Amino acid sequence: MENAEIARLFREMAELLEIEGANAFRIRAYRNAARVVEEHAEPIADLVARDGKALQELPGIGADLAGKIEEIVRTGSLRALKAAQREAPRGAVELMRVPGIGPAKARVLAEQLGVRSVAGLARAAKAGKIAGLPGFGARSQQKILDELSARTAGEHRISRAVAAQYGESMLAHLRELPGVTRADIAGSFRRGRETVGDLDILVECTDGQAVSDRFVAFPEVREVLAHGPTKASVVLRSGLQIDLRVLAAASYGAGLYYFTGSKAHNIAIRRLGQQRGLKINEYGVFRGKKRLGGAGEMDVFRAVGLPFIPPELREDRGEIEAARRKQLPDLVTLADIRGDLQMHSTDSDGRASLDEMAEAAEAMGYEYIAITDHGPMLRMVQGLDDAGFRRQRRKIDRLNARLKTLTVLAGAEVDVHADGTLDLADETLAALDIVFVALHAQLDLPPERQTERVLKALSHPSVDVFAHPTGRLINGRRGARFDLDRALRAAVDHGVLLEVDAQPERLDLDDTAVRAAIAAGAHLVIDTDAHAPAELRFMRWGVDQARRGWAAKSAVANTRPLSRFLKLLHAHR
DNA sequence: GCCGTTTTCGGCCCGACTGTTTTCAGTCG
Repeated sequence: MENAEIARLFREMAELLEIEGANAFRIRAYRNAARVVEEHAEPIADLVARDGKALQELPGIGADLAGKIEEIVRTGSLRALKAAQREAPRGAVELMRVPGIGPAKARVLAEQLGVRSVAGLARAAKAGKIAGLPGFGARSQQKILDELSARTAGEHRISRAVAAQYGESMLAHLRELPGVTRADIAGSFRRGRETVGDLDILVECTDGQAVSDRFVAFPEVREVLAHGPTKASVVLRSGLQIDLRVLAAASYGAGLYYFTGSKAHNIAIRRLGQQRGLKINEYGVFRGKKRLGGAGEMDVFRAVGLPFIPPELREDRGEIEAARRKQLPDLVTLADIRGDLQMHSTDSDGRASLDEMAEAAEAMGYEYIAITDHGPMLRMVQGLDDAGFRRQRRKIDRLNARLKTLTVLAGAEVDVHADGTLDLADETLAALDIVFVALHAQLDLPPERQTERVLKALSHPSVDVFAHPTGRLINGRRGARFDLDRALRAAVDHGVLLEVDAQPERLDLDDTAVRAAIAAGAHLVIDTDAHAPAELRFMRWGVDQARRGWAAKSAVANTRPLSRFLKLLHAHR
């Protein structure tokens, strides 16, 4: 039983309760539980098996929800959910997935028109049956038609790297307007999330209408969803939604804080404020009518007696308690990174030569890099064989003699066979400066076999780094399933470092796994897996992901100077 | 449904825009 499946059942329960018109806080309890379960690094099912009381230690899980989790783990389903499904008008939950349709409207559509699906909704709207319903009119019918026709198959959250391009372009567009003194991307993007559903942009300006007008006039805009004097919302041709808020200087910090979220974090902070008799909203911190602050984000933290919490940690995953105890990690930054340890050259599937990659890395100011071309197993990319790595080593030696400030390490990204053995001879591996192992094929082995495969690979004496451990591709494939806890313990025992691969579609390990790795005592490396010089710039995405996993500079091996990095790397050899 | 150095009951974060309404419910973030 996957954590994600438990979360899915709780989310559906929340939706059904909304349609039913249940207590809003009860609904929130289910959504909160879904989030807590989903973000828990180890399988909740293991927790159930180990100790009946452990579930209730999780925040927001009381006796009732703990019982429901046990039921789901034991039986694979939830009776209360089945009952709620019988009660609710059929199809209403599906209708709620359409923007602009919430529980109340979904219920009316399902009950009064018998609409059972999004397809049925489209038919009803085309037939003009919706306009006369209570709460609906001609405009809302047209809006549904527009929404459905604009729908693209397989909608998903878009990658952080792509969102950055649109967002930064919109910021530049808004900053050209006179009177705009500040503009930032807030929301999940600012929290460093690997994908974003939409972008939230904040602008400081005294003339909100002018900002809003310019915002909706952005050339890429396909549709204007809202267009008010302080708030507007558009959809770009790419399908990306961008929301705008305009704030005065005195409120900018409170607004930036508020719209950075996460929602769960904000609620927890506002509750702290409430306990102190304060009201915290996007305009500032207030005691009664009196404004105590709001120009800077620190005004909010000061009001509730906490130090600054970096945006990447604002997920209500224990950061408030850690802040109270002054135990927040000193998060790694892009500037801390001294070397990039995974990249490819034309010797395997890279698009630039070894020399070109090295020169690009030197120009970026790195102290060291590693060239980690593929071994022979990945035939489609024509990897190097044992003799090929010996030849490459001689090329790297000549290159190092020529380079002024950069040291190039000779490495390899070696495939792990299904039985856990490696794809290069032991003598070849022993002669390299740094050895990455990775899973590229047979990612769908049963978890027990996959775990054995991983444990055997990590125990090989020459292995230094476990590259993109799960092999998942965001919006692509789910990645290998294995016992992460055992793999982390093995990595610590054998001194193997865990990679955060900075390719925007990988970002593997993910944030929760990073946090689990650090808790287990493992060290990380953040690297780009670059296949061309331009991809060396991906490092920022890997650093963001590591920060979301609470990675301090000290937890990331490639923040160390070369000599200390090598000492750590080879301590186990 | 959760939670408690104010509480085991009574709270639970807060506000803008839209469209359908004649003062506000629904939706969204």
